[in-house]
Amino acid sequence: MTEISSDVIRGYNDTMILFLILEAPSYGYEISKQIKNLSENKYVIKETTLYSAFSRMEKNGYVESFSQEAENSGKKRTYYRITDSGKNYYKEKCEEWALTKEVVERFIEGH
Amino acid sequence: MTEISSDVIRGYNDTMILFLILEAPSYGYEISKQIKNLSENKYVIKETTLYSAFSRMEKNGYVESFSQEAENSGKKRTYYRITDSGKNYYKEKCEEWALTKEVVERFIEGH
DNA sequence: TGTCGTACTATGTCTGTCGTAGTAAATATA
DNA sequence: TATATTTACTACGACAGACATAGTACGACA
Repeated sequence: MTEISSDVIRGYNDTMILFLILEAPSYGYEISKQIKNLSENKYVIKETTLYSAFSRMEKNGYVESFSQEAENSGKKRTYYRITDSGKNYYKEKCEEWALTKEVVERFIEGH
Repeated sequence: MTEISSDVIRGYNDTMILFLILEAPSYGYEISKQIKNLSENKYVIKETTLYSAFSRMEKNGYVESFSQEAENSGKKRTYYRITDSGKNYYKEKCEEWALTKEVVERFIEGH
């Protein structure tokens, strides 16, 4: 079965991550599991890719991080919250996706 | 208006190029114009990106090059012809596109 | 006690794209 | 006829994002 290579999805890693924190903040490990589940195992983001995306997006002002202890244990996690700027960026990426889809499909057999 | 960034389309440059030589060989300058036209100016491939894609794909056996003079003038052009391996690669990319589309849309608002 | 799952950080490499620049012949324009 | 533009590339170095690899550390479980 065909697998999704990182080169074809690389433009959407940020978008996927932002989508998952639109409603509530989350953290790396959780996000990575959700991407795997939502994609039905078709795409698994690499840890280093994920964490470097977070720090890049924080630098760009799309997310903010804060440290918080897990509910049950006293273990600390780094949570990320989407900013207004991040929400705008996400929306732009959604529009760009629509455009990209339209363009790419003209070069795909059977369209 | 949103523009298509190279990061989101980067996984499909090879696919677009191969699509344009499926029926008959072509050359760099022509391909670049066709991509621009077929995409209705939404995507313009950079010259360096295009030519390096050609040489990479030749190295990988997806295309073969040959030199030929232009019909009217005596000017030489480097034409590229798709190989059987290139056709397979193109087909795989089409399947991968279907999968990618399905996955990405789960992370896009309004889907 | 040791393994597994959780939750990361650090570092260096690789690949594809891009910016810049240059070459050179053919064609269009003045 | 001189000049500008279009055509058709090549060379080179920089950069960003993804990746492999490795390591840390804590908790749960057997």
